[in-house]
Amino acid sequence: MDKSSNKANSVTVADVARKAGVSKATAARVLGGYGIVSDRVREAVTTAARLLEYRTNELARSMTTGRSGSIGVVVGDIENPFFSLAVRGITDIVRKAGFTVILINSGEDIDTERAAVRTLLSKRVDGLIISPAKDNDVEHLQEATRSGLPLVLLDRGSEALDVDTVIADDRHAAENVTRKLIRLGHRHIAYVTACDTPDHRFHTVEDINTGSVRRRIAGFLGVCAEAGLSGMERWVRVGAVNPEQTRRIVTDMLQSPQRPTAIIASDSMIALEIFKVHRQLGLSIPDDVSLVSFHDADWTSVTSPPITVVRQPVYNLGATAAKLLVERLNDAGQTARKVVLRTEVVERASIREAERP
Amino acid sequence: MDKSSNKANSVTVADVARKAGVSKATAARVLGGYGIVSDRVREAVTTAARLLEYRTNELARSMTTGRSGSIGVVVGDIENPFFSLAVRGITDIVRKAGFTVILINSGEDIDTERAAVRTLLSKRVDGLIISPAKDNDVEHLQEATRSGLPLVLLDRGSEALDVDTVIADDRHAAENVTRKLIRLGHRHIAYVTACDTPDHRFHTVEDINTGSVRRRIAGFLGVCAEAGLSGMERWVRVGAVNPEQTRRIVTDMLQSPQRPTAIIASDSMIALEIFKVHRQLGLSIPDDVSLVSFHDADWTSVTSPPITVVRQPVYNLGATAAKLLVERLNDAGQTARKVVLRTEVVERASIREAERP
DNA sequence: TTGAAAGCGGTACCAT
DNA sequence: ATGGTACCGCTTTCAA
Repeated sequence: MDKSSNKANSVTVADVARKAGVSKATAARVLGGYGIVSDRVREAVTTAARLLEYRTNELARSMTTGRSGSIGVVVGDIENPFFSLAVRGITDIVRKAGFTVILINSGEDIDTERAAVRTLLSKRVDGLIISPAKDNDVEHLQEATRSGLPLVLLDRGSEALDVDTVIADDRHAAENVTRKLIRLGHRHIAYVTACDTPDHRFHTVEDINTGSVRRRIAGFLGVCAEAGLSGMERWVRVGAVNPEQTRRIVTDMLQSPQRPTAIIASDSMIALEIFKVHRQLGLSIPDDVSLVSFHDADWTSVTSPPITVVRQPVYNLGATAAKLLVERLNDAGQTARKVVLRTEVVERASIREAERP
Repeated sequence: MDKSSNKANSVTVADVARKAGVSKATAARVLGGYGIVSDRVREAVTTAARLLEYRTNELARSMTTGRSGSIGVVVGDIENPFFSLAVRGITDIVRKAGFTVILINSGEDIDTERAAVRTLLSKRVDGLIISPAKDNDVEHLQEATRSGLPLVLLDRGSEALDVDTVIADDRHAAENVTRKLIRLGHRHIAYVTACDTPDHRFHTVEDINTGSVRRRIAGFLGVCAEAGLSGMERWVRVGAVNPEQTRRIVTDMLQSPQRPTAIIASDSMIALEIFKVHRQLGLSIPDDVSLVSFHDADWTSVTSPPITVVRQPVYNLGATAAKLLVERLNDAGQTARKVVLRTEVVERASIREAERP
């Protein structure tokens, strides 16, 4: 029961003060770097601290200052290169500002996300960066902001939440690639996303609760309608939550009598599986099916053919979110800022004209 | 609306106690889930807490219990798919055990790593999982363990540190692929790693301070010597720390009069750049140069040709490290365990026989 | 410039 | 079973 050998080791300001022959308050002043202290005392305390191997107990400090020096980050899945890159952006910026990051994966599960926020609130983080799983289910986030905690939404906004938000111009990007595909003669264009619906089928854009993806699908559907293509909803496939599901969905789709001539993948992990399924089925990209993917994952340029992608400023998405948060930490009271970062279509060789029937 | 919607939503046990009409100690018992309380009181306190939106201040709790409920994780670069997958393994396990993860990137820089450990110690993390940048420079780690903090080494061991360690059988893997290459007639085999040396050139295996990589190079060199190949040290290239450097190194190497007929890439990011450089230079894999890579990144199977790789149990590496840590948290005093996880060579199509001169 | 003492929000020991 | 209260380690008045 007594494995508190680490506790025994903890040297406190009182210890340092005693050794330096000053009061606790004075020692605390130099150790904490605040208040006014004479040089002589400062040196005495400093050396005493070094000798004793004193180390500030940030927990105790946080108790009194009310600031924990850490910010909470909740993402869908750190394993997804999109998020790992965004998190890199966050940690880089945030560390420069003197904060640490508590990272939690939500697995895109709303209950896990709620629990994560609760945990983070209990840990008294100074701020929150979240990529919300569902933008219509944000009461836990509202509760967080209501208690005065700075919150920045990453990659996915929410109309219900008037907070700092950093997203990419997903709709615009989707419109771009859809237009391109239609111009090439494609009429059967599928959109595959990890977002899921209760019955695993897509009905309307309102079914999609992930902001970024909803905007993309809206763009896709919008351009289709503009071009006189109707009922394109049936080409939207949801629930590609993992490689296995993705394979199943894509395989089914490609083997059905009505198969798409072009596919838009909502992220690079999906594009990868699409690629694999094609090879397995003996289908050629782009001869049989054209492929465009969101997220310019580093490997997309080395496949055969290299994949045409929507390049999102992923690192910057994270870095910007972090910047907004740090700014707000230094100066609350500004109005919520919504930053939309530009995307860019990188044309490679995975799309071509559809064969005219 | 009411006063509780203040900036700091700090409802304390005292507040709850007052509202429930019990003492602070009693309220604390039910709120903290310890001690014995009557059902009537429990309910009173619970509802009072709900009404007041009480939320435990984990900081305060940590102060008295001495446990923070969070563990520190220091990796080279979360952007590297190897680490992001390992971190996923860590977070999954650790969360189940009720801990959160504070993540810090070292950028493989020893000073940053030191600072990270210092920060983590100040935050009073309950344990540490670290992928040390240099295994001969571990005083900061020693200091951590000396103060009784459980530490688990991830992917890279250190003889100087008698602590729980989880690594892959890198040497064995390197021996395997080297043997395979030699059997195919290769005599000029290059090994490219991100690890760097002061003069950016490789002299002896002792120059390499990253345990996993040193073991691999030792295996590589050992098998070469066994096969009668000497002076293979000149084929080891260090300092491929980022895509740009990697391109430079690989381009130089491939354009030199003595160019390798086979290359072993120390991670998937390096393999990717090697792939790109070959295409740019008009060289064919495997006709001109054979390629083997460590880390079975998901995309390595879809390139043309698909890449032969050493599959490491990356997720498991992280998950196992986390398990060891959690076990030790529950029961210190065991002796240090060294776990070596099996790797496997996945044969694909990026290597072939060397042309006999 | 320095010191004494009152918190911060819990936990835990000791009474009752 | 419940209450009173002394801490935990640091910051922060308020006096001296």
